[in-house]
Amino acid sequence: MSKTNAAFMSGVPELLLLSLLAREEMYGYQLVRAIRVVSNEAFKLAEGVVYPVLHALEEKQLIKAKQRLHEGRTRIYYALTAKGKTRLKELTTTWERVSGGVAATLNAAEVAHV
Amino acid sequence: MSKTNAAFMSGVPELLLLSLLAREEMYGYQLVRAIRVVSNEAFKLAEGVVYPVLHALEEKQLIKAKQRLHEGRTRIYYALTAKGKTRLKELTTTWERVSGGVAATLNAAEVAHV
DNA sequence: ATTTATACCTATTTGTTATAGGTATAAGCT
DNA sequence: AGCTTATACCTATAACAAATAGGTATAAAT
Repeated sequence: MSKTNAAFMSGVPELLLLSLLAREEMYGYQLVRAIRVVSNEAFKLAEGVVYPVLHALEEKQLIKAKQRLHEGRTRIYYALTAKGKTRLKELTTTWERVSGGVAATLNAAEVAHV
Repeated sequence: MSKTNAAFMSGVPELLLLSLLAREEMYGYQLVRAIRVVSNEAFKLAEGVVYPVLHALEEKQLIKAKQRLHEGRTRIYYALTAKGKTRLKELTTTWERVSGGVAATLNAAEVAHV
């Protein structure tokens, strides 16, 4: 019931970041664009969302940062740790349980309506 | 990252309640059990979750309460309003966008990994 | 010289879920 | 008669994460 109607988003930024970083290491600004593209524009997470989550993930040692220079500009690349992989599996399982449960409930409601 | 690891739940209680009440009017205690059953045990929302959401939905006039007596016991039945139906459609659409976006991202990550 | 794109960042607001209590009646058990 | 379980409702507080709205600085493009 936020103004911008951002329901169903809890845990999603974390899941998206971990799953993208499971592919290859990436930096924050790149992740912001990748999320938009890979999700088919379903998600447009602003930098103000992505960076704090990255910092939290790093603090929990789910990802690890490596600073690199690219054309005179600093980029901070993040890579998944072993701990991060475990967490990604957990989150994926939870996601499947939740989305399965919602689907089951919505279908039940639909069936009852026909 | 709550202790109980309840990710992906934002907006879910509201969606579940509205979609169950779209079937037929129900009372709080009944909804608590129905959510457990219909979701195939995916969700076990406690009464302390369900009742406050019902009150919030009522205040927003998405559902309407009718008190009834059943074997000497008071039950408060809730029914979806027209406004509630609209909200349910909105929420369902949002849910589909989010779950579709997550699926797309998870698949992309998986494909890249093979 | 100015704007746009890149690349990073934080503080604050918001509000919802979950927990942990609590009350009261009816029914079932010993 | 006394105790426990099931039914049926409730609230206060904690906890936390997402979104907004800012902000800085360099490189490239106009």
